[in-house]
Amino acid sequence: MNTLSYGLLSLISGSPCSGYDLTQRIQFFWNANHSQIYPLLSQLEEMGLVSFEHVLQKDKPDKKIYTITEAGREELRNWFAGPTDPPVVRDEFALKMFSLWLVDQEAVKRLIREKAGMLEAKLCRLEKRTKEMRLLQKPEHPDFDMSCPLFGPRILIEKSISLNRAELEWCHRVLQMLGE
Amino acid sequence: MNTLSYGLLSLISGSPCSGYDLTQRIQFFWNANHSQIYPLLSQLEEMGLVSFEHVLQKDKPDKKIYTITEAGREELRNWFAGPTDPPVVRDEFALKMFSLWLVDQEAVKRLIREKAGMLEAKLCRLEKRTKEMRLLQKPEHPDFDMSCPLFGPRILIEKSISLNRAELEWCHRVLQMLGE
DNA sequence: TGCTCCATGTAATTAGTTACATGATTTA
DNA sequence: TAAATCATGTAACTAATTACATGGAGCA
Repeated sequence: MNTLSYGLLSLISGSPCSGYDLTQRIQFFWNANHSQIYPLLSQLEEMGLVSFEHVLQKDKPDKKIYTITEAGREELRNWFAGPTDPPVVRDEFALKMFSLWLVDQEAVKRLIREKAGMLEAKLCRLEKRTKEMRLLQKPEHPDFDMSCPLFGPRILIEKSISLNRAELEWCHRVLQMLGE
Repeated sequence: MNTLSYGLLSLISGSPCSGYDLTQRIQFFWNANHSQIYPLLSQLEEMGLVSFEHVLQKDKPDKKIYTITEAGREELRNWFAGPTDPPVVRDEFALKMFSLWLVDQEAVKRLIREKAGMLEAKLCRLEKRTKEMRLLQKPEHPDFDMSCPLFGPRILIEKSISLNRAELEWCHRVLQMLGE
């Protein structure tokens, strides 16, 4: 079983969802296409780590809702305690930084401004998500209650916001160096 | 030609280097193994974007030093002006966050402390690199001179330092929530 | 009329990892 | 004496991307 399989299990553990839901939600932390996810879900089901229920919809295609089993929870606990691979990054923007000195200043500014724009857009989406989460938050669970399935997603979003802000500030610093 | 090929070209543009050097230097921004890099370098050479020189060494294996050609620089300028793919991330640590609520608090603390340790070690390496770069910096190039081949690498390291610090602060905040 | 969203699946291709292969020198 | 560093390459395998395939609803 590969890391993506554990990741899918992990997302399902928080709330039952369809393959389509997973493709949307996992992309922030693990780039994966639906063509990879659907076969893995079938495997997880064959292994008895998840079970699914056909949900018939009118006006929309039918879907399968996957739920974690007790065997799946046990598998997750083992994975959690095991070693964690360092994050894999492939960043074209970073690679472009090495040829800065070959291109004119305007092209560099365009690149950084475009990056800053992306980061701003992402920050907006993240702050929107934060607000949505506050509404979902039940009053019986305090902010620091780890046993709530929303605790993980919440601190992950906070992490993304911090990192995106730091990166945006860096963009502004660089643009200033280039006389903006 | 794929993104990694452009990345290799980009690194070579700053200073001529061997395949081995590239495997060491590119890993911070683009995960790649030597088994991927050596064949791509041969391709770049066949296409006339780089040229190489055999360097015989005593006490060490011989090596090939690759240098960018004018055609290579032209190729880089085109790549630079074109669209930039968003960074690809595959982060096992982030995936583990979704199953926090299933495991005991001690296991969570272990995971976050381990992450914090990794970040601290990386920050040390980055700050060491910053010092090394200051020594390489020639006095005729001011800090904000983009036409110096070291400008790109320098601002990239500054970016990494900012992001790693933000992530480390996040770890401390989470550990505090968990009563550290 | 064409596009996006919803929803699932498979096939073909490309990219990436792990393993195999060699070998001298230095460090723990 | 075992492991790490330097240095390059290929082969086998696994993972990931792109393309193929279907189809109704809602929007511009």
